[in-house]
Amino acid sequence: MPRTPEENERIRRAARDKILQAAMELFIEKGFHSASIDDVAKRADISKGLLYNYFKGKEELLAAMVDLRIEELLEVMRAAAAKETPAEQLRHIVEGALDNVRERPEVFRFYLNLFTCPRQDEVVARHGNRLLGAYAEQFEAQCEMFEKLGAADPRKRSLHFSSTLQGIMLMYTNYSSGFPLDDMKAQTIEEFCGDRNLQPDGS
Amino acid sequence: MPRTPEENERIRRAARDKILQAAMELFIEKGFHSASIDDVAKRADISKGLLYNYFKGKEELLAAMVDLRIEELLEVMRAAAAKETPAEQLRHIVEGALDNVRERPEVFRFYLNLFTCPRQDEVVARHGNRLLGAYAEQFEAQCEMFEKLGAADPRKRSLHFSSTLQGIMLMYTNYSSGFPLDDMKAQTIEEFCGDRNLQPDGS
DNA sequence: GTCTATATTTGGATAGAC
DNA sequence: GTCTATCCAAATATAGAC
Repeated sequence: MPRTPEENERIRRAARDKILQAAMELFIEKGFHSASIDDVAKRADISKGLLYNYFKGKEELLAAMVDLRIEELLEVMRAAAAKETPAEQLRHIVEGALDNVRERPEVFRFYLNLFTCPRQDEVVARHGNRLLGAYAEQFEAQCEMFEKLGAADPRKRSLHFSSTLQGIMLMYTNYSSGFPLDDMKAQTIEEFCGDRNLQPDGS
Repeated sequence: MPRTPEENERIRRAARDKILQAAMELFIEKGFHSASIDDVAKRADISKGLLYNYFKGKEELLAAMVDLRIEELLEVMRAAAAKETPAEQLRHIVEGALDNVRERPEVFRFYLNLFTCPRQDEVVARHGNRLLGAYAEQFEAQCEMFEKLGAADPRKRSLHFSSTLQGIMLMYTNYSSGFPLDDMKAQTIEEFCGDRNLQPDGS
């Protein structure tokens, strides 16, 4: 007896997920360029030919991966926005970012690598830019939080905040062993999620 | 009449430099993986075959490029060390780093990309790590500066300092248009090159 | 839907003439 | 020292059988 359309759809989804999962692992482990379609197929335990039945090619795998990441980012922002006060919202962002990098530094590393890519590496750059767009949106929301907090120049304050956060994540991924991540987190919260925003230079 | 050995040596150097120059440009423009040996030869205006007469392969080109960068780093540190007071030394580091990223953001971007590479991308990772080693040395010197400045926990302070600097450079390379680099520079100097080091949390 | 086999392309590297 | 021609390996992608 033939499978129902629903059953077929379910199988297709499962296969697609398995492939995407394998691709994500390998891209993170070996990098986008160094991981081959063959690697992905092997890890997903299917043939190379079948992979092309689900994804047009390597780029579409990357695209799907970035889509998921953007969704994750939006989710963090939604959760932050749900908090009552701007101070709590910012705190949520700090913790979301730093907890994430602690748990999966390679993931952060991968995406950082993605948008430090030369723009001429068109395939990669395209999706790095999509991700950057998501960050830009996040940034706007963040500015509003600083405004509500009463910062003198919310935009600048927000940039300072993001720089600090990015710097910490970057340093942590390189020096993970001796890096006092908790200390840094506490300092950052102390610096940006309190009433120091009211005094332009913090003195 | 035959060329003298000296003359030969001069020609060889010039050719080598031309090739290396071409390679650096292309690696920065297109990325290490995306730039081909053929591209490099074309840009240097020589044949592919000749290139192999000067460099064993693509990796050796990258190695030479990283060597130059490490030399640059050391030079900045030497210049900083030559200053009289630790405050001036740290200030020199901030200005060296931020002026450099302002002038050639693509270069910073390239090296950042280099050591955000997955370690399994062995060729690239190898040289990213060499560069990281140079940073580590720089970091030690920096710690001493904070110690002389009287910081309570020089090592932590130095990490905080580096995070901030790296974060600013990272943000600038992505948002160069609207990023207030001068403001950030001033704030960083204010924060780390003055007597605020004496008050652990700056309050 | 899935596999195997193969076509195609690209790019790193070498050989040998000049 | 320099070039052209060529080899070889890897990787993307497709064709066609089951």
